[in-house]
Amino acid sequence: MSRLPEYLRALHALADAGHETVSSEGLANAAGVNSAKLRKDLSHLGSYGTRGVGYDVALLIDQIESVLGLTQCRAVALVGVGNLGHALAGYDGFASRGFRIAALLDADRSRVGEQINGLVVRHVDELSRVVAEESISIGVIATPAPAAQAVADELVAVGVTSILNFAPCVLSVPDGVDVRKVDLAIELQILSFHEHRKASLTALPATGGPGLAALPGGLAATDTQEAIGT
Amino acid sequence: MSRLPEYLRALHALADAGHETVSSEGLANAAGVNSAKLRKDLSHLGSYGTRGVGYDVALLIDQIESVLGLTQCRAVALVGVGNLGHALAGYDGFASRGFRIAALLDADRSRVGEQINGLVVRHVDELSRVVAEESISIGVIATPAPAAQAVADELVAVGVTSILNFAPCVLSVPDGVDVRKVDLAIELQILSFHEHRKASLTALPATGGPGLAALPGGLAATDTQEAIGT
DNA sequence: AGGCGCTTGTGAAGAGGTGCACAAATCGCG
DNA sequence: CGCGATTTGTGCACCTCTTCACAAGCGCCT
Ligand SMILES: NC(=O)c1ccc[n+]([C@@H]2O[C@H](COP(=O)([O-])OP(=O)(O)OC[C@H]3O[C@@H](n4cnc5c(N)ncnc54)[C@H](O)[C@@H]3O)[C@@H](O)[C@H]2O)c1
Ligand SMILES: NC(=O)c1ccc[n+]([C@@H]2O[C@H](COP(=O)([O-])OP(=O)(O)OC[C@H]3O[C@@H](n4cnc5c(N)ncnc54)[C@H](O)[C@@H]3O)[C@@H](O)[C@H]2O)c1
Repeated sequence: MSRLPEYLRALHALADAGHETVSSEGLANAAGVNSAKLRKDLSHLGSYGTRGVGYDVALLIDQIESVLGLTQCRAVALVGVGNLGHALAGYDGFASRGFRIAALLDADRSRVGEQINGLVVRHVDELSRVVAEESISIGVIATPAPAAQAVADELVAVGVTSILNFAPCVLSVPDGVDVRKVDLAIELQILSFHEHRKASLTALPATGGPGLAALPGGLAATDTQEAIGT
Repeated sequence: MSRLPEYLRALHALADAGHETVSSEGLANAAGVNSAKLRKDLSHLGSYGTRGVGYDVALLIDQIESVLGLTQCRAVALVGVGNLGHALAGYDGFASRGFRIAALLDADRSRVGEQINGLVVRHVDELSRVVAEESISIGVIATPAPAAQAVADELVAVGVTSILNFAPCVLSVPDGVDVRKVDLAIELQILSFHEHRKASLTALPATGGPGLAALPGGLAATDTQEAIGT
């Protein structure tokens, strides 16, 4: 489930706050989900709660980290050390979440050799060697969109089977390779859609615009993420 | 639907490539979705295709932009001009997607006054004035997690009803305010989960680990995003 | 030791998304 | 003008995910 990482983050926060155990209700609040959904999720990985008490925070953290394969740090290769790549490379919050940026790669030779956060930028030609040396298991693409597919192909060719893509384009990869995409413009556009919907609802309860604003079919807000009330 | 922005991006790419019309199959391929799903999505906003021909690219772009409320540029305020904030502020790809970063705000007075991409960083105390001056409709939070809730409260207080949150925490907001979260560590952890699953499947067809790797319930890959084959 | 309150785990119902398959519609061409 | 090729729009079945509601289990207090 894609909610496990969210639970994990909430559990770490609870552990830091000194909680030994947590009820499904408490953890659900901290993670922003329904408590029944959370219990069902946790039951899928083998039910480690105690009725009447709740879940042992430390034990549950171990459980989830084991399921997610975070028992040891995973090495990540970052391809494209530009605007966004610099921010990612300079971010120190990945280590506590189980990841280590182990390599920085770029095609621009004028960037090669630059040091960021103690890591030196290497040329993308060295990808194969770097992946082997550092046991890279995940590749992050932060290049412009036109280069993203080529970079993905190279990553796949050297054996990387998980890719996080920041370029606004769809990647074609063979079966067995997982790709996740982060497109900030899409997130903004979804918010814009909600803004637009809210504006036309408050301003025009009946169809009042030039005919296009009010949708006939309904088109309710059917996104993945949701906001919870106060 | 949250897929509309993806369609829009694919349509712009097709328009740049000179296509006048596109079939549902072609657009579905470019957007990485099923063609039936795409047709059903488009039919929800009023069916503007011609049978036997396909969809008019320019018309469909106008349609989707109208639905998303992108007919005019939306002004965005970015709060927290640190590591990540700099990358976002320096990114010029938002303008072509319908957004304009109209304000940079930070609590650190030593950052106030700094210029990025022609924009001056202002103190977060000026949030109220800036939001009114620039007709801000969306707020982006790129502060550390402990400050995110306070910033969100301030944004809501000055009338912002859509928030994009990069801090790894859940935000509580009143009803009517939309929040979307981007957590890169969560994306990496989902990839890690798939890596872990692939590894245990290839190495141990039957239960062979210390009992925790192989999940009893099944726990198939049930994420939002998916990879398509070549 | 027994009862009581609290919490988990889960069955079942409901809702919504997905994809197939096909009828309806349009264009181009003879 | 008529026909075939092509593509849209959609009814329908399937399936997953979500949520409610409640029995079973556990600890604590008396
Ligand atoms: N900067 C942001 O805030 C932001 C926001 C949303 C999306 N994005 C996307 O992220 C990607 C990167 O954005 P950016 O602002 O960092 O761009 P950028 O131009 O600053 O950096 C791109 C880097 O990739 C390198 N590169 C180009 N081709 C390469 C190749 N074939 N192999 C390896 N490296 C290569 C370039 O040398 C450059 O250093 C883009 O696709 C952009 O659309 C960025
Ligand atoms: N940098 C990354 O690549 C990256 C990756 C994933 C997540 N994040 C998250 O993004 C957020 C920002 O990361 P960063 O690396 O830019 O951190 P950063 O420390 O470099 O920048 C944070 C900025 O926010 C400002 N700030 C702090 N409190 C504020 C307040 N109350 N109001 C306004 N501004 C305030 C600080 O002055 C600073 O300039 C963090 O929550 C981080 O976890 C960053």
